[in-house]
Amino acid sequence: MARTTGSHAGITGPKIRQAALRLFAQRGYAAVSMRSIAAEVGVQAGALYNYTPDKQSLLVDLMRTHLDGLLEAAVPDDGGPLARLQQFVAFHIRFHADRPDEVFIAYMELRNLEPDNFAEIEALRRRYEDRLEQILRDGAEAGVFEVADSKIVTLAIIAMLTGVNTWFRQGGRLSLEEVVAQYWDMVRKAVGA
Amino acid sequence: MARTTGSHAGITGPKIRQAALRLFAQRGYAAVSMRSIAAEVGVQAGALYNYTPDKQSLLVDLMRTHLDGLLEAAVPDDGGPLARLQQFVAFHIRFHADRPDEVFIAYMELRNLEPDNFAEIEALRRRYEDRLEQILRDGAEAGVFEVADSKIVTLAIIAMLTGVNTWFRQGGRLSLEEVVAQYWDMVRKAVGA
DNA sequence: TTTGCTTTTGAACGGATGTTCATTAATTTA
DNA sequence: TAAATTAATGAACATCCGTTCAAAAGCAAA
Repeated sequence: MARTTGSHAGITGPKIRQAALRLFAQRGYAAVSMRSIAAEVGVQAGALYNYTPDKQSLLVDLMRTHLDGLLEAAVPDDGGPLARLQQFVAFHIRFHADRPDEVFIAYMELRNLEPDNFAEIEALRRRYEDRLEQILRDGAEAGVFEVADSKIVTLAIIAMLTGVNTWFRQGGRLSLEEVVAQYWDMVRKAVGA
Repeated sequence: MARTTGSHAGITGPKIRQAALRLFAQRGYAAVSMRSIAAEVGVQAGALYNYTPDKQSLLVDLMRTHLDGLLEAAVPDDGGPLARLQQFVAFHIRFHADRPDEVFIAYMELRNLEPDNFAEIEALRRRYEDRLEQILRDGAEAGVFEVADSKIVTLAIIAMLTGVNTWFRQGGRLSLEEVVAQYWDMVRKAVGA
């Protein structure tokens, strides 16, 4: 038999990306075989190649989609530096908490990218970091923040915020909004505002 | 030929752990073959099994050694909460900056551990986190720190400090001691001291 | 120099890997 | 209903995987 009843092309593509996302995040890119992705979708391994040229492209697509979404989900960049920083912190925590698998992959699987792909993905991440750094610089210039080195503070804040994903679980001791409030408190103090 | 001139048992064991450390950190546990480790050491794959029962043990040993070293490299736990916090921050950054490969493995390869090994390694990490949390609690009790939730602040600080390893390079724009000073400034402010 | 121990080789094991492709079946178009 | 298109199968490919083990070679003690 080839091709089972009720199968549709428009469905298989997304299902493959979804399965790859889950498995890459859970076991790591190198530990996931094309056959295991296919099994999750309910299809033979060969069928995957109707939707992706190879395994690496599957990984790059997932990362690019995530980072594109991150950059597009624009925070309204208005108000004073303090308001903009608060919006950034809340947005970052909420956006990342909603997409733990994507975040995990985008951070952990960089070393599995071929050089060209790595450069592309890194550039996207850099654009995101630059937004926070701009807020910090504006705030320092306006005398609202005390930040000696905006690059360091940018990386420190992002590491801190992204770290939420390593422990936060919906339905745990704290609601997401409580977490947002606590982290905003720490960030606000850390930049001396 | 079997056994090449000038080879010593006392040397091969450490060389294997060193090669595994470098390769696991660079390519990830799942992407590293026993043959590639052996090649790095200059030996055939079979010889590795004189020094480790299997690949997984090699990974667990590296993690355990790292975390044991972290817990043993005791920071003098005296002085007031503020002094102890400062010591913790400086120690964490310096210790981790000196061992980027070990740190990378200990954080990134947890999912490749079998359940028993995972529990063991997690317990060690937890003991380290508890030390910071104790400092924060003591400081809050003494009225020196403003920390609403010591668990969250602990995780936030550790994520922030460990994040240094993702970008810091010796000989870069900033010396390690400048980095320590900047992070201490942020942490001190964040806990409201 | 011979004996015995330690260390390494190199081949072999069964199985898994990413990818290709002719074949076949389901669906869509005419 | 017939023809054309799309989507999936399943076998095959060369290669790599972790691990085992008898045989060989280096070394130390007698």
